[in-house]
Amino acid sequence: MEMKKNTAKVQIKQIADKLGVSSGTVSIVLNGRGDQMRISKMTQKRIQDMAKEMNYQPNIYARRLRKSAEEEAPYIIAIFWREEYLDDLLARFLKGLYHAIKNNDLNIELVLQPYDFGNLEKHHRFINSNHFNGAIVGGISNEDQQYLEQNEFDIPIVLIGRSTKKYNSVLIDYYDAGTNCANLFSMRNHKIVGLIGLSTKGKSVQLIELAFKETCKEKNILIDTNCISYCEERNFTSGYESAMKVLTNEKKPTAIFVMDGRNAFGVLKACKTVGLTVPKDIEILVFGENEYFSYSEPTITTIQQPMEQFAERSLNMILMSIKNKADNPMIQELSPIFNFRESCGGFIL
Amino acid sequence: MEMKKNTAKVQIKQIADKLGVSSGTVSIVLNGRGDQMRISKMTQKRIQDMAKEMNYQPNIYARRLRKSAEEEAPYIIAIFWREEYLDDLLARFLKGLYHAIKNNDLNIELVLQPYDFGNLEKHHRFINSNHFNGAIVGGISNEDQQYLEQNEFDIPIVLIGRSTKKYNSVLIDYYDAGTNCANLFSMRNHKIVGLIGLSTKGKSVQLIELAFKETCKEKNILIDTNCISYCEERNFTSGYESAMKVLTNEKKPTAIFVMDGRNAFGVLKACKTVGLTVPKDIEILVFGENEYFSYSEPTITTIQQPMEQFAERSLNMILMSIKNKADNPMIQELSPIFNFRESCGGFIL
DNA sequence: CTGAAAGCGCTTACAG
DNA sequence: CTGAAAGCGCTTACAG
Repeated sequence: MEMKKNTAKVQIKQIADKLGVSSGTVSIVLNGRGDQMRISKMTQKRIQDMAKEMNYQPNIYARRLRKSAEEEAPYIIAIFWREEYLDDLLARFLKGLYHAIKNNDLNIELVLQPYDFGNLEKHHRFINSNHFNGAIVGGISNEDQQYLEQNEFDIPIVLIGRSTKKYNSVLIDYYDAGTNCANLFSMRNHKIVGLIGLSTKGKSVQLIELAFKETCKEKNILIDTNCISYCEERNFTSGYESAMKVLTNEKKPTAIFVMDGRNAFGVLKACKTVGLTVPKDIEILVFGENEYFSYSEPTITTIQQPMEQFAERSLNMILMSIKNKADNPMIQELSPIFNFRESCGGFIL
Repeated sequence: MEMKKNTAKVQIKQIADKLGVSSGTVSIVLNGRGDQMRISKMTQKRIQDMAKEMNYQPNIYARRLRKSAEEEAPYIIAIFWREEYLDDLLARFLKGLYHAIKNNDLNIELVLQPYDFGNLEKHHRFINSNHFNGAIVGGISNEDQQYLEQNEFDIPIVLIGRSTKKYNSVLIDYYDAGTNCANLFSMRNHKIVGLIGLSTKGKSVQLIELAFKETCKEKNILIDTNCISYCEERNFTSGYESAMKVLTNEKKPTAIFVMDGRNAFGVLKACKTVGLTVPKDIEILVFGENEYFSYSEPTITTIQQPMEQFAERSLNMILMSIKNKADNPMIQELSPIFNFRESCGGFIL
């Protein structure tokens, strides 16, 4: 049997050939216009059966192309999103996108493309104008970033939470955020503090961490090496275990900076376990937001990225970039939001 | 100026015509193969400039179609998802889909289509084989369901959490779930119970509520009308307010069934406000799951839908349905999961 | 250095 | 009742 160049998929033409009818007839029948076009019942049946037998699947692209004279083609935007962040972070982002699309009555199709941290390049063949009009990329690792830097893409790309020379980005000033966290601890007179970090982290988390440490040093706040612990995973258990290490250190911290919201409740639990009351004995500050932080006991002080705004701005940026083919990458720096709650008081003025 | 039939969008042909070159040349230059094909720098520049000026956007469908001989077209699956459920419920569902796609090495493109509760029909022109190979629909209202029942669609549709005669569905037995919740309260010897419901609810929530009420009656458990309150919104505040109404009733309930997880912490807070300790004075059972329910104080007993399984099964169903064009709708009934935690003990055997 | 033609898979007037 | 042809927008051999 000879291999024809077309793929394994069955086309209308093949059905038509097998049945000795024209492809127009097949198309009409398969679209339910057989009666209307007065195709004989007999022919209709044969076509239906053959289509089923050959497992015919219409090519959506061909159909959409056919329609593109009547129906304006939407912009197709891919959202490449790190698998671990398929949580309320993504949900808030999607909500932001949906509202922006709806409020501005945009003709956009959102294609969701989760990827594994550090493996963005596995999607290489999709990140181009043969597949999408633009791409939003969230949660990249340093390797992913390197991959992006070292390649050329012919569609606008907006990075969420990463700054690069080459691409558009929407972010907060992570270094500044880290500095502010340390400043907060300084103004609240903490002398020994702890840090619960993440073992797999992107550039932005690294920046916060760096800034936090440097500023602590400047302000004469001690972060003992044993007061630093990195979570393997973004969950309660990992947060708990990391915090236990920090809390059982000789030099007891009076405040802890938790770098991922998903670890926060574990840290709180650890405090309780070793008999420390938050915030009386120890203050907790968390990077990352969750609706439950407003209702826990104690409620949790956070510094958060404005995801809904991120969504709106990144969509805007993609569209502007598509339209102008602007060459210089745009950068939108938004302000992080401090939510002062019970677990850590605010700045002392 | 005459209106041509093609849309406002600019095509390669128009650029070519304006410049007096062929569309092939334009295509080559725009795809960065100008040097390779030894198109004069001059021509390249003119083409680039004109494309920018005319704001040219390639038609993705045409490109994908062009490639479809080399590259197998993916199945395009739309996920119609109720806007209010763009939260961790969707996140868990997407995670499930991603893992199923990855583990089975499927060639599928996921298009996310949020919709407003009760307004699914606004997307009517997209729910067909001109746009997608199949659709997953989550969170429909009764009106949405009616809309679906009363129309014909030529692509397989899987409903999440709804059973109908006409469509595939993946769900749990909601009536049974409601019955079990009431049974649990009965076995734990509650005589007066409360219900915190939802004001905008789909069929499944209605079924749970109905079953819960009926079974309570059967088991001689009183649900005073004043012990029933419906939340306008799925959040803390709404849960708190509804619970306050129920808790200040004359006939004090000793257990409350909360029908949406997003209201749960508000209910807990209300208990605290009126001086009731959970579970000593009052037990709380929640429909809906969240990771924080395992860590709150008290931890919260829930009955949950297995979203990850929902995702996997629905994807499977769509694919089977696409392939077999199976006529009879398939129904996958999965078991809900009871998570017994502190807020309400388990069945007494 | 560039143009004309074929073809991706489909649907829809049009002709008979 | 059905077929042949045109065309959706694009890219790529092929020819010159």
